[in-house]
Amino acid sequence: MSRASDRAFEAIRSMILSGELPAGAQVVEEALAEKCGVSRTPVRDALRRLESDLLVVRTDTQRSFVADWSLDDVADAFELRAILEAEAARRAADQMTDSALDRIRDANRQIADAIMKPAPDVGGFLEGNREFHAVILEVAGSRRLAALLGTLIEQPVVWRTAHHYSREALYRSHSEHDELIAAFARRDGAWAKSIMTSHILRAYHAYADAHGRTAEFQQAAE
Amino acid sequence: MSRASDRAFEAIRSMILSGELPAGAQVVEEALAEKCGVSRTPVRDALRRLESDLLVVRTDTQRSFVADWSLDDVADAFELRAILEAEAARRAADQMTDSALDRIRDANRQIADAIMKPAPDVGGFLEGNREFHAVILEVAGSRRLAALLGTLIEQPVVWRTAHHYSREALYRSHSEHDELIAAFARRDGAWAKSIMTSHILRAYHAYADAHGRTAEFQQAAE
DNA sequence: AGAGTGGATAATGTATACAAATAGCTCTGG
DNA sequence: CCAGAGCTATTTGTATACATTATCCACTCT
Repeated sequence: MSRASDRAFEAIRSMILSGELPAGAQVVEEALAEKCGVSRTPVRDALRRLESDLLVVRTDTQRSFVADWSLDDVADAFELRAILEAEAARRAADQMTDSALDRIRDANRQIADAIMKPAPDVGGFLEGNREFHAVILEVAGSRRLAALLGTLIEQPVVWRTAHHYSREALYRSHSEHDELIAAFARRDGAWAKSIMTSHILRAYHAYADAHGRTAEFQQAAE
Repeated sequence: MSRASDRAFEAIRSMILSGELPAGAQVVEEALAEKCGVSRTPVRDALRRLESDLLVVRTDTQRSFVADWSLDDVADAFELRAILEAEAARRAADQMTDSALDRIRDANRQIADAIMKPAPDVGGFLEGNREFHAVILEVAGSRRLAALLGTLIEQPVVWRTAHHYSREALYRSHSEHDELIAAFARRDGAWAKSIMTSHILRAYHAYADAHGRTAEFQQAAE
């Protein structure tokens, strides 16, 4: 898909992520088309993709709504992500190459740099983090696993999580990456898998601590 | 998506499954549209879905081809399926209800009936098997897990496998289902998970035994 | 007054025409 | 005979108009 379709996808996605399209709101093809400056055709395309990412849900009668992410949903996504990323880490450890290991180290160095700035550079952290996990997935070498994980990561939640991390939490994440690197260097799949599981689940609890009470509070307020 | 789009999806899918569209063949929207008796619009829709199921792959320049399933690919799909179905079984065991348990038992009874006929009723077996796993997934209660598994099951390979099962292999599958039922009846998630893992991996090896040599042979012949 | 029906309204599904991009071929120059 | 440039034909992307389907509201009939 080229220009218009991709633009629509990104635009709608960011509207959802930013909250401009709130959870539960109906998404209407024509309205989005106008807002994105394209016709309905690419918008339909984009909606299908967003739907397969579960950012948008459709009723049995084909109307689309912004998915609402309850805390349970988020927990579910993190749990599944933990399972699949752990599998990716296990496979990656078994097939790790020296050059890939270097790239992983570089990514974690970038993360360290981002953290150590006077004001932590969250954008740099996220980019390094993305690269770190991407290389692992690449070394794992399964299109299918990559496709499955694609629908679980970069969700609204994940996107927002890091912005609420304290410097300490960012640093803990970096340390866990270092442990992963050690496991990869030794080609120890079981170790890598275990660390990755912990890494993702810890990230979930960091999210839950920051957002869980908020979510409960919001529910109670309704 | 309604009639035309679904029809196109099913039609193209079955062309791929049946081999009418061989692995590696280019799929052209207009040709399919004509063959399905619909316009390109619903065909495009269908291709997107098939692509997300990895039955169709696209080049960087947006042309689509029938994915080719090497034995490694198949092994990969089965492995991932084993991981996710095992997770589903674990969750289902923890939340099992008596009525769902009855439905699972019914499904396995249907399987038994299909096997015991003079000539094994493969269609009945497949239907019972589908229902068996569907109820488990339903009880597991995760849209997301269901979505992930949706792209892994009912692949060409899975579809064809049962047709090569001996009566003995069919019976073994049925027995494993009985063990799963026992684990569900005791709400033992760890047990259910373990059985399910074995169940799927055994199915893979049954497939590999039947098709692996063939695939090797075909490669050698080329 | 309440339930059900009918029609108006709004949203999605489909077809078709046209635009853009790509691949494959031919023809030329070395 | 090979390499490369340019053209043609094929294929996909986008826009738009129309068809179909669902929702909502008002109105009627009991």
